[in-house]
Amino acid sequence: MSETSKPGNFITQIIDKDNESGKHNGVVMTRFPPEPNGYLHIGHAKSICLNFGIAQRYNGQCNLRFDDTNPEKESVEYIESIKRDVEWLGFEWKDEPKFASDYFQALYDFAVQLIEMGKAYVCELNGEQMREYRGTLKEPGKNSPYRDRSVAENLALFTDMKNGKYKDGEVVLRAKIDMASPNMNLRDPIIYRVRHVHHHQTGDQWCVYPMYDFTHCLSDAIENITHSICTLEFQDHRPLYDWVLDTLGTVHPQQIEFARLNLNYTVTSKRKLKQLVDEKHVDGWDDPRMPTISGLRRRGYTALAIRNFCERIGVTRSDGVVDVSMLEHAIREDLDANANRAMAVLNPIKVTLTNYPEDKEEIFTVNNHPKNEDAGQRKVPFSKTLYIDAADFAEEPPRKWKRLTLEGAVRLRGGYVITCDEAIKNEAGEVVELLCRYDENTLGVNPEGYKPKGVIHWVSAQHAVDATVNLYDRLFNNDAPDANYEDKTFLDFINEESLTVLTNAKVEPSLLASEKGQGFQFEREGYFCRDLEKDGMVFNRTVTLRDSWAKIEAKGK
RNA sequence: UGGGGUAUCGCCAAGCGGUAAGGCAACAGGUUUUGAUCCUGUCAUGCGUAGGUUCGAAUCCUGCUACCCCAGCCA
Repeated sequence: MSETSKPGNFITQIIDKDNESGKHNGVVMTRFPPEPNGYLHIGHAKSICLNFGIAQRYNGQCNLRFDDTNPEKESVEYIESIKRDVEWLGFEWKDEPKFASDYFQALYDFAVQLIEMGKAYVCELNGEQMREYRGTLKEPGKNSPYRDRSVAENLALFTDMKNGKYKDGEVVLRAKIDMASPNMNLRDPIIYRVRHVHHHQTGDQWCVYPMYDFTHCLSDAIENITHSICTLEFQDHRPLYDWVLDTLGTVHPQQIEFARLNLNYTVTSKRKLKQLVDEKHVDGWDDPRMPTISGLRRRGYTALAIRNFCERIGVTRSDGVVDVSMLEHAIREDLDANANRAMAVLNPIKVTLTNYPEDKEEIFTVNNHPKNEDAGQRKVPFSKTLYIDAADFAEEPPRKWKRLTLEGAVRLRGGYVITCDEAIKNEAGEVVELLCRYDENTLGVNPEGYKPKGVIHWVSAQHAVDATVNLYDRLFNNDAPDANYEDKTFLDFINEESLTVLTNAKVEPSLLASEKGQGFQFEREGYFCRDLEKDGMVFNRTVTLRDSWAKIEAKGK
C-alpha cells in the first residue's frame, strides 16, 4: 500500500490545504520530541507512527529530538532506550538525533533578545509569592514588583544568573505578557530557571535551563519544522508558542494538537510506569506486562502489529479510551499469519500407549503453518510414552466436550487417533497417567467405524524438552486504573495473578533451534515467544488464542 | 458566562448540506486434524439535547447539557 492510500485524518487534511496554498512550499518536516525521563510506551508509539508516518506520506522528514531541559529527571539510559525503540518500530529519523540542549546557546541569545525588546524580566519572587501573584483560574493575577526593571538591569541580572551568582530557585527570567490573561500560560510565564545540576549532554556548562514553552517552539523554528504535532493538553500553550515566535520574528511552525492514546486496563503515564518499576511491582521497564515498547517487544508484540494498531485507532481531537482487545487483535492477526506452529504441553500428564511397541519411534513430518506452505515443515518424534495437557482429559466431561475422556477417542495433532482405557490415580485421587490405545490405521486418515471427538496436542516424553513458560495476563484488573478514586490508587488494582510461571512445561524438540525473541503459536494454547533476555527454553505468552470454548464454559456456570 | 477543548453503535472511527463507511467487541451459522484461522449473516429510521434555517441537516444557526485540559521554577 502506498503511503497516500493509507487513511488520512484531520492533520493530513490540514497539510493537504497547506500544500495547496503553498504555505510551506510543499515541504513537510515533523519531529518526535520525547523527554528522556522514562521509557517509551504504547501512547508514544501512536505519536511516533503519526509524526514519522506523516513525514513518509508527504516525502518529508522527521527529526528525533530529545526535549532535555530538565536534567535532574533525565538520563542517558533513557536516551538509548528511546533510540532503540523508535528504530525497532521501523522508523528512521533525519540525520543524527537532535537535542534541545544543542540549542542552549541559541536559546540564551533569544532570551537576551527578548530582554532587549523589553519583553522579559528577571523576577525575584519566591515560589509561594509567585503562586500568589499568579491569581487563580477565575481571578486575574497581579504584576510582579520586579516587572518594570530597566533593560540594562535585566541584562545584567540575567548575565549573573548564567554566571552562577544565584542559588537554585532564587531568581527566574519571565516573559512579560499579561498577568490578567484568562489563559494562565500567558501570565508572565517563567522561561529560565537556575539549576546547578550536571546535564547529561552539556555537563556543567550551564546553570540556567530554559523551560519547555520557551524551548520547544524555538527548537521547532531552528529545525524548520513545518507541523509541530503534540497532544491536547498543550492547546492552552499554543498562544504562548505563537507569542514567542511572533515576538522574536522567527519562522513559524504550526502547532497541531491531537488526542493522546488511552487504553483500558492499562496505565499510560511515565510517572506511574516509573513508580511500578521503582517500587518493584514489575521486573523493570521491559517487564512483559508493561505497556512500554520494550515490554511489549519482550512480550512478543511485533513492530508491525503495533504500527497496524496505531493506524487503526485513528487520529482525532476527541479523547477516548481504546479497548485493549484492539491491541490484542493486532498481534493475533500478525502472528496468525506469520508465526510458525509448535506443540507445547503446559501442564503435562503422562499417556502410555499400551499397544505401541516398547522401543519403537516414529518421526512425523508436520507443517509449520496451516495455510502458508512456504513456512515449510518440521520433524516431530513420536513414541510409546507421551505427555498431553491435564486440561485435555476429563473423567466426567461437561457437555460439548471435544477432548479426551474415558473410552473416548481423540486425534493427536499430526499423528494417530487414540482411545483412553484407564486413568491411573495417585493416593490423592488425582489422575497421574492415562493408559490408551492407538489406532495404527489413522495416520493422515480418518478412522473407520468411529469418530474422534477432537484434536489435542502432545509431545513425546523421551524427546520432550523441559521449558519454563511465563503466562502473562493483564497487569490491572480494573478497566480504568488511571482514574481518580476517592480511596484508591492504581496500585490497588494490580492483578496479583498477572504472571503464572510454569516450570514443568514440555515442548517439542524443534523449539531447541528457535532464536531469542522468535514468536510461535503453541497450538491450542496461544502465541508465545522465546524470551529476549533469558537463556534457555523460556517462553513468554504474548496473547491467548480467541477461545470460544471458554465462553461456552462460562455460560454453563 | 474564567479560558481552552470534545460529543456519531458497548469501544475506536468515517462523514465536510443529498438521505449513517469501516475496524474491534458481541451474537447466529458454515468449513476445519488448532474449540484457532477463514467464510457468511445480524448489530445506529439514528448522530449529546431542545429548537431553528432548508425541498433536504450528523453536517449550517441558537440555546442547553455532559465530559476533558489549565493556577510546576515538569514536559
